[in-house]
Amino acid sequence: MKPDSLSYTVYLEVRKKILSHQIPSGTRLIEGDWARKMDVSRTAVREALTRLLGEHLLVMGERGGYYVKSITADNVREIREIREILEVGALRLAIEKITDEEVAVLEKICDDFTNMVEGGYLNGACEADMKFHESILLFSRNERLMEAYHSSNIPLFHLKLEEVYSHMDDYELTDKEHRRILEAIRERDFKAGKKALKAHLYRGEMAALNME
Amino acid sequence: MKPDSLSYTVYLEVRKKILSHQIPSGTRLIEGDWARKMDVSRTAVREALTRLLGEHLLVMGERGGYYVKSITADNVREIREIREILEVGALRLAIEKITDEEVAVLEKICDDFTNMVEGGYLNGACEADMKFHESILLFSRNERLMEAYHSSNIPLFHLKLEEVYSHMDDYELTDKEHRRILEAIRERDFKAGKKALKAHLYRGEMAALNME
DNA sequence: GCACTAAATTTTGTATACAAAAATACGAAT
DNA sequence: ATTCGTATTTTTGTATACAAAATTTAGTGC
Repeated sequence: MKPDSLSYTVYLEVRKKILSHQIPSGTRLIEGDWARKMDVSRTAVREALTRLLGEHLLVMGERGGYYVKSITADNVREIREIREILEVGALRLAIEKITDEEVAVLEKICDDFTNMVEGGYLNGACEADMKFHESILLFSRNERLMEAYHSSNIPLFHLKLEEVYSHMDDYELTDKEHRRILEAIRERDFKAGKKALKAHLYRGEMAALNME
Repeated sequence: MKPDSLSYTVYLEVRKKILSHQIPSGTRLIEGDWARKMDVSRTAVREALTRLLGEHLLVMGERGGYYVKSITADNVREIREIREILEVGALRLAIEKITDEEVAVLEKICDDFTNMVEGGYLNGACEADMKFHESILLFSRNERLMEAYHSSNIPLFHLKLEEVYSHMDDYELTDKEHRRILEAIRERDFKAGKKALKAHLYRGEMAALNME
């Protein structure tokens, strides 16, 4: 599946739509429909869907058919658990390995978040939020850890939080918490960072659960 | 990809061969060759390979082509890092949630390991070794955590350890270490379990590195 | 109205065809 | 012998065809 292939185009498109909840979870994806919609052969669509199956974004129905994996209330717990495990793990590694330039990158992301919230760019702020967490993974310098993070549908869960940011309070809290984590990283203080990160994730789960 | 489909058959076959190192890492998989070998159409093979791509067992070459993901020396570090993160995380959850029956299952696996080593069934012992670790993941009751474990190619790395078990000492050490972890679980003592598990994994990495 | 069956339709699984791209083999020129 | 270019073969990406399976629709008797 080369980056310039039709299958890859379809793969990216469907993936994006799933991750951004433009396709509701539980939806059945009809190969033919997507082939028509994207004007490619069913073969190309099938290949894209099969890959997404491998990435656990889709599941097979009992009697065949691709369905968007649905998120149950139980999954919120699962995702918080694994998210904490992976992010705290990444934090430990990142604190060992991070350079001053990279700390500056994190700070920049925090600033971007602040500015976008002030400017009313809430989707942008949400992106900066995700980026903050993904950057910590990146700075842990462990390819597999990043893969695990992505293939755990964490980004999916994260985007759902858009809906959570109902009050301006939430944005301000997020901002404060990110900066607390950042400071711990700057000081190479794993214990403080772990504490701040866990509190941050815990609040996120609570916010997500309250709105179900 | 229904369980009775040809694609699924091919998927299972290729997957098994990769995980058991019957196909060396870095090998290019030619669609047509597998189609002939398994007597199915190239379409079915392609579908199987695409799924394995999604599962990160295969990667694409620069100019197309499916290759078995190779394990570099650097990966050994990466895998040990993520393995520790995931297994320690799973251990914490498992200790919270495990039932007495499940503790008994773990004990049975330890006994099986002992018996197979004594009987000279070294491959079987290796399987029991894997099973011990996977069971802890299972008892953590987090589907995504298990998925992350599997999609990090940890089982692949693990099987490579077959080669490591050169001396009978290694088996005895493994046995002792497993039982130490088991005891900690039985006592619901996370700190002791974590310590034993980390030591166990660390020794595993050392053994793996020595033989490169 | 409801349960059940049969027919019609949709959807999937698989094979095949073929052009484009990549890899390989071969030979000439230096 | 090495490098280059060209011809040949292999391999891939995509479309299409078609039978099998699943789903929907329609009709029937109750």
